[in-house]
This record gives sequence, C-alpha cells and structure tokens, in this order.
Amino acid sequence: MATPHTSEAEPELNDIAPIRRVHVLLPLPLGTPYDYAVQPGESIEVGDFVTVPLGKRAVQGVVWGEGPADPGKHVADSRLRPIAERCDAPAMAEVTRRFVTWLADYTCASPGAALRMTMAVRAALEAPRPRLAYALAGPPPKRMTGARARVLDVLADGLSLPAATIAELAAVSSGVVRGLVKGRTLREVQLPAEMAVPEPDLDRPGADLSADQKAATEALLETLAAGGYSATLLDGVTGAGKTEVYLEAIAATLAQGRQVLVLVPEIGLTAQWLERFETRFGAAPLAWHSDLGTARRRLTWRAVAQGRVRVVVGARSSLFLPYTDLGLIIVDEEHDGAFKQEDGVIYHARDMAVLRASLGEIPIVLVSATPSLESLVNVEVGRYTALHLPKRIGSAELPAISAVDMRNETLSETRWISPELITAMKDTLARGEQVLLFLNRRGYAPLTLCRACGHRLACPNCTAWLVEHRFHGRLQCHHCGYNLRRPDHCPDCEAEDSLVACGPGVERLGEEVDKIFPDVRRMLIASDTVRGPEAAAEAIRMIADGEVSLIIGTQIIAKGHHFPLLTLVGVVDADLGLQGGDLRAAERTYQVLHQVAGRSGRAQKPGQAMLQTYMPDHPVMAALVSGDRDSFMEREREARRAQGLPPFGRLVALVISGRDEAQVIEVARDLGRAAPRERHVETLGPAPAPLSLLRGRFRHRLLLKCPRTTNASALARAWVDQVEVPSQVRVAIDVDPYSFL
DNA sequence: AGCACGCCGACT
DNA sequence: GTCGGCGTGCTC
Repeated sequence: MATPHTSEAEPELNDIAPIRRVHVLLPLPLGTPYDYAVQPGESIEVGDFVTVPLGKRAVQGVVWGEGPADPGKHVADSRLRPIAERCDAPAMAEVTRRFVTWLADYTCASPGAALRMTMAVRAALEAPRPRLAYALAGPPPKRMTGARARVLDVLADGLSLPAATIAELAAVSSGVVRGLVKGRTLREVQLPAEMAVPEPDLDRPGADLSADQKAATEALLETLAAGGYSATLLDGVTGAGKTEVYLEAIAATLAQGRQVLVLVPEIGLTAQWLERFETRFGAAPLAWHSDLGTARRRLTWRAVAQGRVRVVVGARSSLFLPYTDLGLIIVDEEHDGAFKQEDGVIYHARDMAVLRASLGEIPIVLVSATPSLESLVNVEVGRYTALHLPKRIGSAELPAISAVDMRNETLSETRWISPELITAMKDTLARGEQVLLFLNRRGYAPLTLCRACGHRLACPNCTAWLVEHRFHGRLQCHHCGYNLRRPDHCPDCEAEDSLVACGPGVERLGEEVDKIFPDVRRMLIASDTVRGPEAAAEAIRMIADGEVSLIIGTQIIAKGHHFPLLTLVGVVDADLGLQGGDLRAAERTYQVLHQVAGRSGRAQKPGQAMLQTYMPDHPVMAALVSGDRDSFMEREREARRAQGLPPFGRLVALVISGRDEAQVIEVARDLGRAAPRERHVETLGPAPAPLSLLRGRFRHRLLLKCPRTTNASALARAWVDQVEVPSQVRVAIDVDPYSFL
C-alpha cells in the first residue's frame, strides 16, 4: 500500500471493497490517460473535471472513462492514488471529449495536448471568490465631512461598488469608506461572483434584406430547420451583406436556446462587426482570444461552461471552449490563413470547426467573398451546399480594378508610387474622398545593406534579414523578435555611414506620401502601430468618420471593414505574395488583393483599385482585373488535380528542428530512410526548410503526399514512430500543411 | 508540463 | 569542499 508518493494527507484506500478505478486525461503531453482510484462514496462521473495528485503536485484533468486507460499495461491497484477532488465546474460535454480525442488523432498530437486547449485557464476550475461591494444603506453619518459627502455622492444613485472603487471615485482613503460602513451608513453587498452575460434580445427585427439576401436567408434557415449536421458555403462579394444573412441563422439558433460560435481569423479588428451584432440583438457577444486578461478569461470560460453564454465571437482557440449546447458555427472569412495554428498542436481552425460541427451534429456556415479552393471543391462534390450573393447592396458597385504595368515605369530608387497612381490619388483626394495604399510589409525597409562591402544585416537566429523600423530607430527580426539599435557603421567592414535601406515598408511609403501630399492627413496602420483592440477600434473609427484622408496599411486593414468615404485602393506591390513557390501563393494573393480592393466604393460613390505589378499578365492579376474569379479558381483547381495536391490529394509535412544542425540532418536522413513505401504514397525530402534557421533552431523538412482517402495522420505517426529521435531534436507533424515555411 | 535527479564549472 | 547550470526521465 505504501508507495513512495502516498503522503499521510491522502486517505487510506478501502482494502476490502473493490477499488473503483477511472482514467483521467491530464492536460500534459502524456500520450495516455492515467488511472486513479475513486474514494468510496465519492460521486465522480465521466466528464468531470477533477484534481488529482501527480508526483508532488496537484493537477487538474478530466475523467475520461471508467476502468483502466490501457488494459494492456495495467497499473496495479497498489500504485493508484485517489482523486483529490471534483472541481467546481460543470462536467465536460461528451461531444467535447470526442472532439479532443479526434483532434489529437487527426493532428498527431497527444490527447493531453489537445485537452490543454480546452482548459486554457487553470483558475477557471475553482469557484470564484465572492466580491464585496458597498451601497448606501441607512442614516447619514452623525458627523458629516467633505470626504464623507463625496462618498455619499458617488453612491447617490444606488450603485454598489467595491471599496477600492469608491475610494478612488470619491478621492478619499479607504479608511473613510470603512468608517462609513462601521457607522452603518454603508452596507455590505455581495456582488455576483460569476460574470454577468448580456442576453441577446430575440424580439428585435432583423435588417431589411435585399431579394438576394432574403433568398439566401430562407435557404439557410431551411437547412437549419432540417436539423443535424450540414455545411454551407455563403459565397458573396464584399459588401453583399453576408453578415445580415448569417445573423438570421444565429437568431434562429438562439431561438432554439442553443449556443452559437462565430470564428473570425483575427479578433483585433472586429469592432465594426461587434457593433452590427449589437444593433441586431441589443447585446454584444462574448469575445474570446489569446490576449484576454486572466480574470476575464476565467469568467468567460466558466460562463460558457455553465451554458450562460449564448454567442461567442473568437479567434481559433474559441473552438475549444466547453460549450454545453453548441448549436451553430459560423466561420467568417473562411479562406483566411490566420485560421491555421502553426505551433503546439498544429491545426486548421476552419477544418476542425467542420469536424466539430459534424461530431455535434450541428450546422456550420463558411463565409467568404473569396472561398478557399478546398471549400469550392467541397461544394462541387456535394459535401457543402453553396449560397450565393452576387451583388453589392443598394447602389454600390464593385470597384473597377486595373493593373499598372510597372515594367514601363522609371521610378527613382526611393520612389514606389507610379505617376498613374499618384494622379488617381490626387483626383480622389480633390473630391474629398479617401485613399488606401496597401503594402503588406511592416517597418521602413525590409533589407539594410552596406554600400561599401555589400554586407546584409541578417538575424543571428533566423534565416531572415533584419527589417528597419525607423520610427523606433531599430532593426528587427520579424520571426524571433531579435532587434538592435540601427548601427551607424557596418558591423562587417566598419565603414561609417555606409548602410542603406533597400526596398519599401509602410513607414517608408509614408515618407514618400508626405513628400507628394504634404498637406494630407494620413494614418499608418500595421500590427505594430496599432497596439491592442481599443487602439485598432479607434483607428477604424477615425477612418470611417473621415478624420484622415489617406491610409497606408498592411494586411490588417484589408479585413472586413466598411469605410464609406474610401474610393481608391492602390496596391503598391501586388506581386509580393507570389514569390516563394508556395502551393497556395496564387490563391492567397488573389484573396488578399480581392479583399483589399473590396474596401473601395462600398457606399454610394463608385470605387476603384489599382494594382502595381511587374506581371500584369499573371493569372492572378488578369483575374482581378477581369473580375473572373471562377475561371481563375478553375485553373488553380486543375493544376492541383493534375499534381494530386490538396484538396485532391493530402500532404503531411514533418519538420525536424534542433540547435545542432548535424543532429537534425541525421534525424532527417533516418526519417527519409524509414519513409513509407506504399503504393500511391510519395515522400519528398529531406531538404532544408525555407526558413532553415528559425529562433536559433535548424529546420529540415520531409513531405508526405498521399491520396485523399488515405489516413494520412496514421501513416505519418507510424512513420515517425519508427525513428529514434534524441530529446534535443523535435519532429513536428503538420497534417495538411498550409504555409510552406 | 513540472519537478527531481545527476553530473561538471565558479564561489564562500 | 559546496552552489548551481540545465540535460534526462518520470508522473497513475
């Protein structure tokens, strides 16, 4: 009975009655659940969150099943330790548990790593402490002072506030508050410990819908009414009012009393979306993303687990919240690459959302103006149903897109805006309308080199150049965060003042714009110039209200905003995304450029977009100019089909990384030799990854290509399991790789 | 993931 | 002679 870990605090197990054994999945990369004993009389059910002893510590996990986890490797009763306690949280729903298992299996992650994503906050499993507040109660104090009067004033409208807040608002010390409590002027009030969640008002009328919107809404509601799993692609041009259509689907689901999840690629710039939602339902949905504070995170998680939250809008991690009764998933901008999680458990949130919907037997709606090839093919083969919104609402027209052939331009070395675009900008500004210059490159210049010796300033930890951020006076690596003060002499040849900035970033474009349009109010928007959701919301508001005339921005400005005054979008380097031989380079470039062009002319005024390109004949540019998306995607589809690439075949990437390159290469070679030799299965590599050094780790890659019907995850797992991998080397399995870095 | 054990360099 | 670096291994 006495195991080395059994402390005296742990009650003795009953030796006479048979021990009830359950297995508990812990949020650790353990591979299998661990067995624990249930103390007699304790009520523990499968799905319960529990605290269990593990080594010297207490860990929270989920009861995963009755009996031993692995009958093959039976852990003796004498080694079992008892479950310490059941946590104060509702049990994890059966569908969520199946989802975790499935996710781990699909992504080749350990079940514990998958579980960890559903338990984002440790403190969430503890009952929240009741918070104390004070409200005005009885008689005024016997002796009135200025400080006391200010306190009474703060609480005059009957509010209950925490003591610290009262003291702050009344500008008094906490002693004054305490004195008033003692004198019975203030009374103690228990504030609810759990978060108050605003209830959506279902009686509000929906928006007035266009005929197209009505037709799409009716079709969608019919699908929802049929019940069960369904996948719908809501495919409509920017400005066609896709949101209003799916808001009605949300209303219908809420009317059934079920929860709704709206997945968005990035939460930072959803301010306008939240407003629309609030207008429709009179209450904001709950937002979930990685930079919520711990307290809010904890309360939100609990409110979802308790079933009190009706609608969550969130980034990819919101897929793993402990919903009690999820009834609908919306994936907005479903084509967006930001849905792919690239580290830890590697998954694509859109694909996992489809899986979650099918496990839960609920509908999912994928929404985009430029659907991914995967989704289009899924429509074609009948796995998804498509709903189309081909026209913009009201009088708004799609912007006229034209290409500016940069091969004919002779711009000086520090100029990137063509005369043609400048003329269009002048005309637009003269009409009192707004211009957006799009360049998907942060900072001042992507490369700094020495005029004297040709040395290029590179990151010591990554295969990447250092990007100059002139505003901060620093050179920065965008991969690992390494940065240094901009040196005044070449670090290689010591030459003074020889460093030159090469190429443009948004900062440098700002400089150029200031020379051409010195009197125009302009704004720079990049992920490093707007810090946090509030700043982003404020920037968006300033643009929407016309407080600036010219916006220079990276990708973050391209997404889902409505700027009524914006009528010209200039894409400074439309070719930027096409370099690098990525499988989806053309598709993604098309999507980004289409999306950014779509910011233009969304109100009454007609919009235009100009693409500066050295490849005006490239299929991407041709498709954008002609507006013929379908032929372009058709072409992409045929190319992928011919090569057996996704979505017609499947890929799994193995990324071998470590600090010792020789060791990495050896493991990569071993894996190459152990590659599966089945028919129809092809492996490529090993080869250095495109970013062959990242955060100080060398990276080599292997790629597995197999038919769509093959269980690629199982194949990859079996492959990696054959090879002995030293602990300093990591083999990451990326099922359905997205970017090829 | 933590936390301990274990084996080699700079300190009181 | 010890304190402490983080490499390796285990936790029901």
